Amino acid sequence: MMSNAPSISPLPSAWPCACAERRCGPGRPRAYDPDCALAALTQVFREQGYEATSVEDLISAAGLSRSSFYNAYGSKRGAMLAALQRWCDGHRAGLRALALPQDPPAVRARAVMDGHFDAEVASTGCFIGDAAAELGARDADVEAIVTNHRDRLVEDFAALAAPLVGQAAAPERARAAYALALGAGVMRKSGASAEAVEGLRREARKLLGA
Amino acid sequence: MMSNAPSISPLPSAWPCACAERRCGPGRPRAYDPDCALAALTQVFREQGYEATSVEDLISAAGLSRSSFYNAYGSKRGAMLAALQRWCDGHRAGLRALALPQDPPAVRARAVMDGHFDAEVASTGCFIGDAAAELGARDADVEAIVTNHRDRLVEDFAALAAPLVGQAAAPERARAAYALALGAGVMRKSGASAEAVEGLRREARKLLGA
DNA sequence: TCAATTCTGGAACGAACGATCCACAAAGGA
DNA sequence: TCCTTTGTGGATCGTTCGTTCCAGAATTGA
Repeated sequence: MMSNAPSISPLPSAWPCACAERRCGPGRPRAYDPDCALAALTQVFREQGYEATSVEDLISAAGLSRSSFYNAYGSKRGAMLAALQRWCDGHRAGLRALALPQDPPAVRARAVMDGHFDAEVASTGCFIGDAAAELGARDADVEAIVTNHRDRLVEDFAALAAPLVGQAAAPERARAAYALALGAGVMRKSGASAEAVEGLRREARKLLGA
Repeated sequence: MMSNAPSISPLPSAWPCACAERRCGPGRPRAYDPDCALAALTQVFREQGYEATSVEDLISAAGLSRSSFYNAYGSKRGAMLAALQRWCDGHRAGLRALALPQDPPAVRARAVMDGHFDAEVASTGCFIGDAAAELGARDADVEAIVTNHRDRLVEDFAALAAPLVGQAAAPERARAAYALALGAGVMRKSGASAEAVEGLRREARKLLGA
């Protein structure tokens, strides 16, 4: 089962971290781990949404100074875009890892759909879905990230569903499963019961033929 | 086909409006139509979301003075709650009018599902869905309105689907159709094509057996 | 005509917002 | 050592936020 948090360094680690850090050129070294900081920013945006989050919230959660924050992201909006992009990449990488080549098609489709569903109905809600609802119509860059992420995921779903529901029906079924999971995330965030969500998961699986 | 706007006084009308206005007690009469004003507030909230909308936006769109606004709604949040409640009532009333008693079950289910879907994928997005995504987890009153609206709609859908998919399967199918339409609204708002949305509509109908 | 009541227009409030700026700290290269 | 470069801490900027307040306008009942 996919964890609620993005699969890339979900927890802040001690700094300096294990990974080899570039130690070239002159200049004072950063006092923070860029990826851990972005993970912290992501969490705040997920919990509060974009507009309701202040820069103060962000820098205190990530342990950054104002200067470091603006030096790294340029603006609050820049931080949001970076967080969104990072989350999309991590989410898709996590799903790819769930599709084991040796498994039969139905098992693979089910594993991936379940993983996606878990992320959508996580306690903090679906980052992409919430961002799309709040900013999708007003920010072209957000829309581009969201659209690209969705299109690629739907393609993956369709490829998994093709051997199960037929090549012709797969794209529409894949899109429907994606929409269903998206709606489930919104419902979960606004009070739907866990049992109701599990029923939605069953229907999403059925749409993919898994 | 259901219009994009709520079915109750979607357009601002001249004031004083045709309806008989209470003319009792002393005091200066209102200079605005309360329902037209609330309709204007609703539109602004739908277009911009809650946090991104300022009180200045609201009063200029509705033609209210600050005093009248705070006198009527108490706060920005109060206006949001009033707008949400009004929209829910109007939406359900509109859907009820689409279910003609003389039509066979499949036609009625299809008409209602189509009407609901139209509202969800309207150009301004789904008011309830966006509110749930933005505020559902942070505002108990918003969550109550959203949850109540959703539960009642799902009940209606289940009643329509029962003769088509069986009494046992109807509730889960109804919930899935609701979630699918909700996701379709988010997708539409963030760049999904009209053809993709029509595919989702077909799948939503199928879930209800219509 | 004159209180009593209700609503309006607009100024003003303190707080919070996103963003900028600058002096200083910490590193490498010469 | 000293210059260059990069990052940090914190004060501060002007703006916008949601909200309050009050003098005056508009109405009813006496």
